[in-house]
Amino acid sequence: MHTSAHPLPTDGELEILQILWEKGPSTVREVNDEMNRIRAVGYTTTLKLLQIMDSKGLVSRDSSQKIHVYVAAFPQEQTRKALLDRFLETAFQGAAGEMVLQLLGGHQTTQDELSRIRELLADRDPQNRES
Amino acid sequence: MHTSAHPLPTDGELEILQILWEKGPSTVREVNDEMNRIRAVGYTTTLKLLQIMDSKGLVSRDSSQKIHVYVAAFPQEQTRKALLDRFLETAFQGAAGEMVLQLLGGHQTTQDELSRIRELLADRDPQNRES
DNA sequence: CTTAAAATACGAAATCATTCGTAGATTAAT
DNA sequence: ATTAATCTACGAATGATTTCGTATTTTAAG
Repeated sequence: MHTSAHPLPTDGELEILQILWEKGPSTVREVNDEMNRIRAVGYTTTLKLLQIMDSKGLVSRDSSQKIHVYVAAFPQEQTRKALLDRFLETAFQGAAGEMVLQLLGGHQTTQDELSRIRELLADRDPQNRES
Repeated sequence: MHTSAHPLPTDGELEILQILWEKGPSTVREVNDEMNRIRAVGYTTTLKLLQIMDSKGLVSRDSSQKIHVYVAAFPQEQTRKALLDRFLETAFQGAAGEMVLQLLGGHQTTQDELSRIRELLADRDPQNRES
């Protein structure tokens, strides 16, 4: 039952989405087993959350069979971007550059990511930049 | 009353911290007035939140006078970093580089921030440093 | 001194997110 | 065909956050 427009997932919902993104379409049992590799969660807890997520439109499910199969309704990147935008506003008041500095200053990045970052920066070089 | 070790601020608490960081030591009245420039909030709501924040150790207050004066207990950068670390884990599963790409891809950064970012990147990979 | 204004303290409602127990239905096994 | 296992549905308890009303205290005004 998809009522309103999809809201952002809560932390608990996001945990489940991570699993669905990684494993693809999954049953409650599969999601719950995966959850329990990280922490103890009751089966009906996972079920309830998936049902709520379905009602919010965060996942869709195939209920044509007895055992329902759930799928993330939105791709990981889109959801991450939406979460990031909100966080950027609330915690950094929109100062994206500050956030990047904080990240690069305190965290590792892969070689591949570094190259891609440099590409983006090159595109922003003051000389070729139209403001 | 400072009981446990300081937790991360909630969203509501963060809103107040932003004001304290910007305006410096402030009374409840001042904080509440500032809040109301953004949205309608009752005076006692702001008061209560500040009291809770004091009990959590997120702010300290001078209660030697009748009118208490509140101050953020931790600097903005430190709090931002802590919030960022948590968000990085929950939303990006620790992939800092992915997050940077997402940020640079979709948001403006100031010229000064861009330069500082380039510096960090150059330090990160000496081979790529421009002479 | 009495009253009004303004501040703090605190209880508690409202909302949301998370968790689980129980009930009922369906399938599989003996 | 009973029984056991497994699934979905759903009510409800719990805890955290946010909000505000009321009571009380303190200061300032008349």
